[in-house]
Amino acid sequence: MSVRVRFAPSPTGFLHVGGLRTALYNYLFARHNNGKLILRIEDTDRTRYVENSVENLINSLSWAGITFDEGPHVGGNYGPYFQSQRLDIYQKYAKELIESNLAYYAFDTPEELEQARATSSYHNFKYNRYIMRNQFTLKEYETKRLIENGTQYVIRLKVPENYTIKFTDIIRGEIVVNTRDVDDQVLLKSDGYPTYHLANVVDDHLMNITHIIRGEEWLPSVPKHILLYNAFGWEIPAMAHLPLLLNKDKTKLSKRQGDVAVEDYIAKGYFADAFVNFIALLGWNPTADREIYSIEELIEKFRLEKVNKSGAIFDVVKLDAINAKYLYSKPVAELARELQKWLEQKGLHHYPDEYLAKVVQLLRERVKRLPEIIDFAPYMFFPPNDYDLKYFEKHWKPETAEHLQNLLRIIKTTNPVFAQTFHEVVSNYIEQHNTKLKEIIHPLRLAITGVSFGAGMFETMEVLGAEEVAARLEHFLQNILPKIRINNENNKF
RNA sequence: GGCCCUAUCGACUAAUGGUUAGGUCACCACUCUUUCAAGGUGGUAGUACGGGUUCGAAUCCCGUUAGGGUCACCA
Repeated sequence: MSVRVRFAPSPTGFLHVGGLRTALYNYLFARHNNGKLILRIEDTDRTRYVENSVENLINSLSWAGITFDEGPHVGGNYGPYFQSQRLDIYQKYAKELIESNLAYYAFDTPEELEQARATSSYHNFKYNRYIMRNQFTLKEYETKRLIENGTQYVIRLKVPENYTIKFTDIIRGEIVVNTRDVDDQVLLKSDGYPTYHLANVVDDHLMNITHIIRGEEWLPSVPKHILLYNAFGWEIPAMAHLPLLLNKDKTKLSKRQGDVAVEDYIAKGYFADAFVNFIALLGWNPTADREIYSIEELIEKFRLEKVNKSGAIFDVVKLDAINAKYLYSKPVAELARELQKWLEQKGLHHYPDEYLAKVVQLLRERVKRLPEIIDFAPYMFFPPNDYDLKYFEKHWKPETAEHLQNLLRIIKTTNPVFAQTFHEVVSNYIEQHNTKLKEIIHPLRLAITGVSFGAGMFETMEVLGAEEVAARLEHFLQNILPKIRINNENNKF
């Protein structure tokens, strides 16, 4: 039988990075086995539905390169792929369960349930079918009449009272649970919608899902699902419960401690392939001798049995390191085009591709993310507004202004083009004037970039061009320097 | 609290009974140097604890501890 797996998010917001990891492992497993990957939208809670979230989900997934063989956006033979469009199916199966005496009607109101919870020991509530209002405590004609009168009801699973359930998880091995710890789960809600448990089991069966790969938080409800499969007489798919993604303090990854939406990382300028690479390594490792893997390699090497059992901390530092490696190895032309988009987002326009390519080449090894270049070296895109005063104090000497003045004149007349020619100009100058490179290069950097850090100074000058370099030097000497001097007289300098 | 899951350097992980417990990120030092990085070289650092089983245990079993998940007409 060919492999069919699914990613089944609920449309309650944005794609969580944990969700992306689940989707990714499903994707890797499907592709590795030449199987199919299905997207199914579990929108059975009308109160939590968020507008546009399906679109968002699909956007984030496709950004990551995760493609589906079936789903609401691509079609398929097992649709509809929105659970909200399959209500009649779930209702039919719920009724079937009632008829075979494996489920029952219950008429308790939310208030009654709340009260029952309040009176039972706080954390230990379990639905007691012999006390509450349902088919066990009502006469048959009473049940009938309540339904005929249109009284709201739910359908609950009749869980056997003392029965041991065993199942095997591909990642965790055999797990044993006694049904005395399993609640009579609501299968069909009073609004006619199914709960996750019913819809999930029914759809996984109807859609021929062979392997269920999902987060560990579902592990405790597997016994309910086993009971359902058995009740229907269906074959149980293979199951793999993935370890959770964690915060730094080892709690379940949450909004409070950082970004959890995939789109946050898109907005920060992480590369899709780098992000996927990083996410894939949270809970699994193909060879352990390195950290950079192409998606093809991930697909080729993926083994569900090799997935770890314990949760993995989502560490942005590692993400940054991986992203930086991708940044360093991607074609410069491609990066230049992308940088253009980031600049435009900030209202900066009209930089030739060749110019941006040079900027990228010069600065990419100094940052972790592509758009970070703009913040790291704004002077590549417009003249500096501020000048680092500490840097000035450290390197400025009484004779410095004269040196820069002279160099400005030389640059204007010789018009150097390459880093090497800029270098020669300065070298010749320091030789003639009996000074040192150090004495010149830092003031030059300050006047041209305003800051104390950056790429090689001569390379930077090459990219900016002699004309721009001269203009900045001139501006600094004429307009900025006098102000700094006035300010410093009060201080001591 | 009940039930379930988990436990290797700070982090991600490798080693599925025999290794000086390996790699990557981070960190530290040195180097390179024109600042900041990157690179190169080296280094610190781990099998939670206690019992078993075994010639031999990170690995198998039991217990303890710690962490997590879950206990809705949410998914």
